Amino acid sequence: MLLKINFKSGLPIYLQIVDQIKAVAASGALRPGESLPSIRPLAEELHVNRNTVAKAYSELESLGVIETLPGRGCFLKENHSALRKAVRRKLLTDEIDQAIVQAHHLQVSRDEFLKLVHERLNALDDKRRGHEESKENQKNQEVR
Amino acid sequence: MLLKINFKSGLPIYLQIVDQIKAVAASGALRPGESLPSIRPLAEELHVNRNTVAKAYSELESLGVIETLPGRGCFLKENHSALRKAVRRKLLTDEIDQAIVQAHHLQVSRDEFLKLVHERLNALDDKRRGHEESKENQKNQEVR
Amino acid sequence: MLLKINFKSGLPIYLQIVDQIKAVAASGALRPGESLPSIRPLAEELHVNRNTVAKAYSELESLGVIETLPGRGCFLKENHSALRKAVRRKLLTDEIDQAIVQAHHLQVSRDEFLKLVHERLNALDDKRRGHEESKENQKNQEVR
Amino acid sequence: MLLKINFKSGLPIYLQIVDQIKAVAASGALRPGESLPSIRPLAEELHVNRNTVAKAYSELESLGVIETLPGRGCFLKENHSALRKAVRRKLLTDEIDQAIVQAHHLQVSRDEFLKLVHERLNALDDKRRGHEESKENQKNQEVR
DNA sequence: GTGGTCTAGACCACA
DNA sequence: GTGGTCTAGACCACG
Repeated sequence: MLLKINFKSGLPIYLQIVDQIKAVAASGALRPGESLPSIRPLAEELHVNRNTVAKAYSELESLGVIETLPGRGCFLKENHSALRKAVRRKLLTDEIDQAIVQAHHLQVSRDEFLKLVHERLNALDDKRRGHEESKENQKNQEVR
Repeated sequence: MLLKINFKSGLPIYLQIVDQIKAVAASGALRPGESLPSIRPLAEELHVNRNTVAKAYSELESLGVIETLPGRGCFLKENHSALRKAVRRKLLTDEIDQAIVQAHHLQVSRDEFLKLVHERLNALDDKRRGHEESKENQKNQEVR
Repeated sequence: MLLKINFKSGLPIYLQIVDQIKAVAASGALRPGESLPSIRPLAEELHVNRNTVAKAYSELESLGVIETLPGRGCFLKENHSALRKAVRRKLLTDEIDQAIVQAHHLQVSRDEFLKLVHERLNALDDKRRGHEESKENQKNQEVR
Repeated sequence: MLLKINFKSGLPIYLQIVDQIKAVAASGALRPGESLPSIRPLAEELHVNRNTVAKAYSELESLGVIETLPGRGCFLKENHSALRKAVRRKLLTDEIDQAIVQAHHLQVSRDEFLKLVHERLNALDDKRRGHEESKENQKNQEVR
């Protein structure tokens, strides 16, 4: 798994890890039941303290995204996102508003903005399909 | 100027203010020499402590983006080239991607997502018009 | 309030603080509604990091012993110890067992042990009464 | 030897073992040259990992309290003066005070507390007798 | 000034 | 090797 930390963004490192792992899970690049990188090696790879990764994982666990078995490792859960519908909608609305405000600040028109949204939806969809295919290929190779 | 604070994003509030004002300045929506909202009303509008807004402005001043004239207010400084279109587009794309990933994670379908985007565009448009009207009213009151 | 930390005991510092404040509260030396020492000065007095004291206070809050009002301070709660009876009994049993095992290890006989228990009950009772009297005196002095 | 671990006390388990074995040695209940329980059964009895008991023994060895003869077991070393009576009494008093303070905090009355003390004395006596009997049985089996 | 959070290093328990 | 905890320093939001 390839994560990228921006040390200057001001967004806490542990939240950057949380967001990116949520994204990886959402995109299908990591399947339910699969194991996440262990805390210590990941911390080393990201040039970050062990505890920072641990905090990200603990946050993900309390969000119901992963499951952690002490002494064994951390694993992606099956039924994540058991949040109530209203709460989920609020979370998403906040993200959308932020993008719209950014567009407004940058003087991007409503039409340009919508065009860009469709473009990104397609781009990210393609990426997700790519992941699924590569997993299929792995499976097929193992079968042979 | 329409600013939006996300209290749960983890990004320090004063940095959210800094970023958004930088974006407004970068886009050319605010011209050099024009005045920024003063601290007390802005703090009230954003439901944030005055110290926090003051910290954002002081940060912007030390970055050379604005200039504070004690007793008179804060003004956008001269030397600010608007960002190139590609860079602005990248900033916006990042925000959009984040919203899309959140939607995936929350298992919101593409159609629901687009519906929500339109909804928010309208909602925020209304809000902005509300602001402008109230400003108009203020002006009219001052005129009397 | 006078607290004493043993840096070599192996018992986490924050728990030593928790235990001693519980003892102070239990003994009547601190009354419900009264304020505890602020985190920063207490940390300095004990030669301990601010966070260590903060962790102790946060533990005490989650135990329902104190109440913390951000920006104002920490205060002893009225109805602390709302633990279920079975849980309380278990906690106490553990403490008693520890004392009995210590007596056994030190080859103190059952009768000697019981004599010592009565002695300490009386000693600590006297101490508590002392606190209450000194508070009464304070009140009376204020009244005059 | 009867050891009791308190898993919630915050004191590291290996230190609880160290302290209690030091107490047994200090009281003279275990004589120089006598053997300590071996690691594996003790770990099982205490519901603790073998590594943890091993760490306690290794700590005791480096303190010079015991001696490990690989393949043969662990033995109490010679040079150990029993503690003076006053010191032993102080150690015990501390434990008793802690239990009394806990009782105060949990709003357990003096009579309830004393009742509980007697109850635990009997309970732990029974347990110890149980241990001794099972040892007797083992001996008898060995004799056969 | 108040309490709260993020990052980091060292140590603990366990497989 | 795994994850978890305690202590500490620096920064944040708020009154």
